Amino acid sequence: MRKVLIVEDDHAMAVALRDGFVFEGYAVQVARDGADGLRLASERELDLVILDVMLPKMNGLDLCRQLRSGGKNTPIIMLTARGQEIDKVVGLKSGADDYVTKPFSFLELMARVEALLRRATKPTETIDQVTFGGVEMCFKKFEATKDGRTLDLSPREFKIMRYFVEHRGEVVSRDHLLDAVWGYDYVPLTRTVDMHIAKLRQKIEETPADPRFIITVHRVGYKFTG
Amino acid sequence: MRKVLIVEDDHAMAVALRDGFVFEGYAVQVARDGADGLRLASERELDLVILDVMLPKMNGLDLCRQLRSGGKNTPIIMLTARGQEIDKVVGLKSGADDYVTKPFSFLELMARVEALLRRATKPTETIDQVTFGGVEMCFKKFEATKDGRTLDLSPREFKIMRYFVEHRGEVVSRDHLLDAVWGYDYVPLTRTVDMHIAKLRQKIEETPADPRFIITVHRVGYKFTG
DNA sequence: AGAAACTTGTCAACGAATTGTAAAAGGACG
DNA sequence: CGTCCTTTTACAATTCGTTGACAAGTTTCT
Repeated sequence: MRKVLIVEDDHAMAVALRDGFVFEGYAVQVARDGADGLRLASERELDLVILDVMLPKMNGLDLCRQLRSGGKNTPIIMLTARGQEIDKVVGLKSGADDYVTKPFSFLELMARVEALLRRATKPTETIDQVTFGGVEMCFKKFEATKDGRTLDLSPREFKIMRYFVEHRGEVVSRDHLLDAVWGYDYVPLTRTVDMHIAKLRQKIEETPADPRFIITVHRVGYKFTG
Repeated sequence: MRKVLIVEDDHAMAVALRDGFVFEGYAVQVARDGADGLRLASERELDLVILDVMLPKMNGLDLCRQLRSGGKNTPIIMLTARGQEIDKVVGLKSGADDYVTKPFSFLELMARVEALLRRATKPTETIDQVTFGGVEMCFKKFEATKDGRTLDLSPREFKIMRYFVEHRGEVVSRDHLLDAVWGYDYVPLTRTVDMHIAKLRQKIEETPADPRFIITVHRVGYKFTG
């Protein structure tokens, strides 16, 4: 049975969510403020956290960050109010995996939840090609294009991208990347990773300084959002 | 109904795998040591073998090799423990088709299985002749011409070209080529491959120094673009 | 709020690993 | 024994990865 933690101070909303998830067969726990939420999320092994952005004691973004920098990888969906000037990128930068804008239907939320859990549980698949933005990549042929023009990626860049693509949405630490892309034997500095990320952004992002696909999660790592 | 043989001495693991495969609709048979595994795998027509590397009486790698040299082509997935210093190349060189590192989720294994069976069912097409640029080649007759004039290709060069043609567009590593063209037993240096590539380019390319058909992919291998 | 401490972005340059190529050494086979 | 094919060796040429330094951006502390 899947365990979900709901962090929400608005009582009516909390109850509605709880009932919904219980009905769907989840084991539910509710926290009323950010501090409580962080404590519970750190202590238990959860399958999912639903997180309101506006919370007493600690807001959702900070909670997210703290959890991530504590090494927790639990899938997180953030709830934001419309007009609450939190854009997607800010949410993602804090380490959340997806977000839903109030008001929303429970079905809508559930759809996101299912999608997220499917992604998170799915075994590592090998992916041979992807498309995102105007970029197309084929890892078998080591070919890539952006808006039709050829992209010149180095082998290491291909490997990094492949890892990202195969872990879409997850926050990947530099150490993880080093293990996966470079291997366990020889390891350069973690700064080398940053370097490659910068180069990749130059090549695949529209505005490398404000990236849309390769997001930095401060103190934790990077995350690819295809 | 697909027939799978599981060769695994750890009882708990064997049972888990058996149940999983039965649930997925496979006909399952279990062997507890390498010798038994080899006997069963040689006797029957199987669709798949799941093979632990560490086994009593005969380890997985040797079993693999024996089976292959006995002419059996059954798809094999090897199970290795992390840190068991078996790298991919060694595993694959012994004749396994894929390998999964413990611990793994059953879903993960299943994904590999599906992928492998998909691949194995659709055999690499054998191509007997090609035309590209002004070059014509017939692999059956071991004959080739360029712009009408006879091209003098050695047997090894024919084999390499054939492999390229049958994997048109894909990047093939030197190790891949060595396995495919030279075979698993005797293997020369990877530099030997470069040598042959250079010679091939001299013969088939218009400007060997700036090749159009056999492209170098730095740090990865070569790729043929017909 | 402001400053200090830390993390990340970016640039250019060095150096090590990879590849191209020619030529010598090794082997099979008549 | 000589020829043809393959493998090895050696060296030049190139590419790519890594690094260190500094700028810019975050977080934390006062």
